[in-house]
Amino acid sequence: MTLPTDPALASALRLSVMRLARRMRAERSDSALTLTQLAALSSVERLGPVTPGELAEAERVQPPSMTRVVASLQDAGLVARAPHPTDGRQVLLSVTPAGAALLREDRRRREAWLAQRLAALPADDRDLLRDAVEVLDRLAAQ
Amino acid sequence: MTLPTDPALASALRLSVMRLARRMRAERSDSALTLTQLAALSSVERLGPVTPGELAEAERVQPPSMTRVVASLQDAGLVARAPHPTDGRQVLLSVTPAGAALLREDRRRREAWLAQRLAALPADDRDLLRDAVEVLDRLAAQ
DNA sequence: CGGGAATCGTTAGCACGGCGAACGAGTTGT
DNA sequence: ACAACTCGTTCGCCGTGCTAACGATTCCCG
Repeated sequence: MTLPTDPALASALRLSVMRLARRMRAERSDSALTLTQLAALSSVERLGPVTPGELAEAERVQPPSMTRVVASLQDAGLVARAPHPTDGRQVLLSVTPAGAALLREDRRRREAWLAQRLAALPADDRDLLRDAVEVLDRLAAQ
Repeated sequence: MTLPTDPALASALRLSVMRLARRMRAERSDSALTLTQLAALSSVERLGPVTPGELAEAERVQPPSMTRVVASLQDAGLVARAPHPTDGRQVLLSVTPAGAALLREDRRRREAWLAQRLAALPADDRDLLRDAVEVLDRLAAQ
């Protein structure tokens, strides 16, 4: 076992995740959207008509942070706002046809940096990462 | 297998890593340094006397980005600069006693957010992450 | 039914940390 | 000796987190 204790694991994992996140953020050049915008757009599609607050919670950011991201997506014509039918304070967000098309195109164009990198790994490592994704999500949850 | 194809894995891993990185960045409150500063300080210690350029390369960041981080560490008295013995353009960075003490303290104080989180996981998941760290590093490398 | 409390989203302002362009000091090569 | 290169820095930009505060709306209770 190369990393015997939990503190060492915490340290190593923290550095690895930060480094990979930074690296991925730098590889966004093939898309018009940043990773943050893309994640938000994807969540809007997945959650159906959704309020900004719910979206912020889903992405685990504070509402003001999400306000700005949503505004950029709306400016780009990728999401639309509608008034809530019964509660005048709330707003409902949904994906426009252009937004849906961009998501399809983004999913289709998957010879992206990370996918290429993954393809270069041994199959065993990919299997390992498939399982690790679940654990990482559990770490980030709550 | 819940994630059969590589594109799906790339997508899931990307989201997970970004989310966890964001989450960890928000949990830095127990330390005086940000994660970026701490990573840079750790690299200065590990690499011995090191030039800013080498340090930027090690952290996979452009030199201007590292200049600012190093300046903050120097302002905090954690790293020191010395002229290069033969090349007047270069600068050599090293950790001060205060910097080394901070690194020791930081490694000792490991009941941090991530370590607590990890301790709450089943042992199997920790073993999985130990292996995954190596793969993540390979993804971020080069 | 009316008014204070709570909720929702936004605005404003701050900090951090990436980036590229440009520049000065120093080195190297012709 | 002088042009070309290298190294680090400065400058300004952008994206993306945060908190505090605020207006609009809704809810609840007296």
